[in-house]
Amino acid sequence: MGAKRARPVTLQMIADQLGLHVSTVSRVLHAKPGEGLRAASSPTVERVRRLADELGYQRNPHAMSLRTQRSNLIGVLVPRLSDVVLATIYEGVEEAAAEHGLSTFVANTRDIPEEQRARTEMVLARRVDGIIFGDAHSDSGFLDEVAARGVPFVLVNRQAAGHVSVVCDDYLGGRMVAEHLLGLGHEDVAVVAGEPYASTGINRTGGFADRFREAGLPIPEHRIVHSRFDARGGREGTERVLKAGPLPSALFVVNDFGAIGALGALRDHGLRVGVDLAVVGFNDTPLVAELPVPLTTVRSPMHEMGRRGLRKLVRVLEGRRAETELLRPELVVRASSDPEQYAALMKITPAEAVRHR
Amino acid sequence: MGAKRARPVTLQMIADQLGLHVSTVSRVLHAKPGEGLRAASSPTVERVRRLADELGYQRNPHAMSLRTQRSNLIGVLVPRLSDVVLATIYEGVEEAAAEHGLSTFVANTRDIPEEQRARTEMVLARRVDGIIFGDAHSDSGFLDEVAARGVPFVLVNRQAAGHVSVVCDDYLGGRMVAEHLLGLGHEDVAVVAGEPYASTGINRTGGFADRFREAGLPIPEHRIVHSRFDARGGREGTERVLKAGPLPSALFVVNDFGAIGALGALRDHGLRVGVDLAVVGFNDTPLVAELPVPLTTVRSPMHEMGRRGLRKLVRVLEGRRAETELLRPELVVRASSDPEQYAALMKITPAEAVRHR
DNA sequence: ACGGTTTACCCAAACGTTTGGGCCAAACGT
DNA sequence: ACGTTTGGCCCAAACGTTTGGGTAAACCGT
Repeated sequence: MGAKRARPVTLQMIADQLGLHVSTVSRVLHAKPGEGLRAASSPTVERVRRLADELGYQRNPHAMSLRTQRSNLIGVLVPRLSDVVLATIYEGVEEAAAEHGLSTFVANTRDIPEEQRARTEMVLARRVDGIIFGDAHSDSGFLDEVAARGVPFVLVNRQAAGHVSVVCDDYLGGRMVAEHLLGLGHEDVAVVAGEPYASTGINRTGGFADRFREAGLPIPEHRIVHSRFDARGGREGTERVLKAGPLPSALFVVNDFGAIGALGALRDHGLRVGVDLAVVGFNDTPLVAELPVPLTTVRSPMHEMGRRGLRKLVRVLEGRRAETELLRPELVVRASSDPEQYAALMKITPAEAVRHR
Repeated sequence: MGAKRARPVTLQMIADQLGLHVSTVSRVLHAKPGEGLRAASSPTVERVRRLADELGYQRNPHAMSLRTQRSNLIGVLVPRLSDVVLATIYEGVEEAAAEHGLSTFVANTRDIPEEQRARTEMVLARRVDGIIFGDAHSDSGFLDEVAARGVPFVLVNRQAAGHVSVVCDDYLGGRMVAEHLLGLGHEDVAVVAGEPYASTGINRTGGFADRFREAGLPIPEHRIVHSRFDARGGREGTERVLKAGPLPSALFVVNDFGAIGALGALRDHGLRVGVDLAVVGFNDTPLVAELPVPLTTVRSPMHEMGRRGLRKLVRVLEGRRAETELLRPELVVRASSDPEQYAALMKITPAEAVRHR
C-alpha cells in the first residue's frame, strides 16, 4: 500500500535506451501515416514499438497539448446531470468522444445564466477545443458572444437561432401527440409546457397547439402553463392547470419527469390517470413504461443525440461545415391515454375506461 | 462568425509589456501567501495584477501540469450516469471539486470489469491526480492492483474491503426497513437484492435479513433474488420472486429504480401495491414520492456522499490519513407500506387497506 | 565608512512533446 | 564519374509554466 507512484515513461527514456533521438521515437510512435514513412527504418520502428509497449509508454497529454495547442478536450454543459434525459445524452457524447480519442469535462449549470457563464469560462480556462451546450436559452445572447469569441461549439437537445445543433424534432413530436389525442376524440386539452426559454418545451408545445388549431380546436391561453422540468415542476404546473379551469380531458406534459410530477398532483386530487383524464409525456425515459399506469410518451433518441452532437462538433473542429440536425421522434402509446390498453391492464371493459370523454 | 480564436495571454506577454521577467510575474500572480511576499514591490504587484486582469490572463493548465507534475484533475468512474443515484453523487463530487479548484473526468463503466480497467487506464493516461470509484466490485482484486500501483483513490456509494470509502450505512438502512415492516406485522417478506458484487445490495439485504432473523423470522433463500439495478432488473427480480413461491406480504427492493420495475411487474400480475402487498425501495430518489402510490424508501445522502468523497480524496492526495465514512440513512414511510397513509390517499378505511395481513 | 541584511528583481533550467530543418551516406540516373 | 535523390536519422527551438538560485542596489546598525 502507498507504493510511490512510478514516474511515467517518456520518449526520452525510450530514446536513450535505444540510442536514438527523442524526435525519432516521437515520429515512430505518433506520426500520422502520411508523413511518418521516412521516420526510421523498419527494424528501428520495430525496436521502438516493442520497447514502448514493454515499458508501457503513455504519451503525456499535457506536454502534447502544450506543444500542439490542442487539448483533445471537450467541455459539456448541461442543466443538470441528475436529469435522466441529459445524463443519457451525455452518455452518448462521452461514448462518441472516447471513440474519437477525446475526453470530456461535464458541468452542471442548473439553467442559471450566471452559472452558464461561469462554467463556460471554467471549461475554456481548461483549454477545451470545443464545447457542447445542452442548456441553451433561446432568449439570451450568450451563445452569440461565445461564437463571436471564435469558440467552436454545437448545441444538443435544445436549439437556438443561428447556431448549429442536434435535437429531436420536437415540433413534430408535439404534433404527433396532438394527432394521437385528436384521434381519440379529445377536444379540451392542456399543456404543461416547461421552461419558457427552452426550445424543447416551446417547440413541443408549438407543434401540439398548431395541430389542434388546424383541427379547429385552438387551445386557450389558460390551458398552457410553464413549469420547471423536474417532477416538482410538473406537479406545480399541473396544479395551476387544475386551478385555472375545469378538468381537461387530456394533459400533455412536455417531459417525462414533469409528467411523473403531474401524476402525483392528479393523485392528490383523487383523479385517475387513464380514466378521469389522459396524460402524455415526452422522452420515453426507461421508467415510464413501468408505472402502474404506463405512460404514453414520445421517444426521443437521447443517446444518439449525444453521439451525433459530438460528431458534429468534431466536424466543426475540422473546419468543415455543419448544419442543424433534427432527429425523428416516435410516439409510444400506452395505457395513460389509450382506453384499450387501460382496459386490458385493469381487466375491465374499454367502455369503463373512457368515462372522461 | 468564425472569428479566429485569439491566442491566449501568457505570462511572457505580461512580463514584456511591463519590462519585467516572466518569473516575477509568475510569482506575483500565483505564489502562495507563504513564499511570495518578497516577489515584487507593491507598486509592481499592483501593475502586474491590473494588467493581468485587463488582458484577461488565464493560467495555461497544461503548461502548469507539465511543470508541476500535478494536473488538478480527478477521474470519476461510475456504472452509469443515467442512473439518478450515481448522477446525483457525481453532482456532489463535481460541486466540491470546483470548490477545490479541481476538474473531473467522469466515465461510465457499466459495471463491467473490462470496461472498468479500460476506463481506469484512460483516466490515468490523462494523468489524473486521483480517482473516485463509484463502481467498486467487492469480489474483484482490481482495486488492490490499482492501490499497489500507488494511485490515490477513494470509493463512493459502494465499499470494498481494505479501501477507504464514503457510503451510506446500508446495513443500518436495511435494518430500518426490517424494523418498519416487523412493526406492521409482516412475517413473510422477500428481497430483490441487486447485483451480488455490489456492497450496497449486499449490506442492505444483510441488515434486513439479520433483523428478521433476530425477530425469529429468518428469510428463506428463495425469498432473496439478485438482479440488475435498473428498472428492468427490478421487474425481472420481482418476477422470479413471484414464481418462486406464494405472494409475500412485503417486498424490499434495494434501490428505487428497481422498485419502480417491481411496480411494473406487480401491476402486470394484477397486484395492487399497498393493498395486496407492501413495497419498500431505497435511496429516496425525487420521483418515488410522486408515484400514484408513493413509495416507502430509505433516504441516502447521495449528494453529500459525493461531496465528502471528493473531500476525502483531497485529504488522501495531501498525504493525510483517511478512513471509511458511513453516512446515516433515514427511513421515509409512505403509502406503499403504510396502511394509514394508503387509506388516507385512497379515501378508504385503513381496514380495507390491510387486506394483505 | 563599512560589513551585513533585505528588497526587488532576473536568470536559466526543467517538465515532455512536436516539427521544420539539416546532414551524411547510400542509391540512383545518365 | 558526377550530380541528384532518398533514406535514416539528429538538432534545436518552441509551447507556458515553476522554482532554486543568483545579484545589484538600497538600507541598516555602528
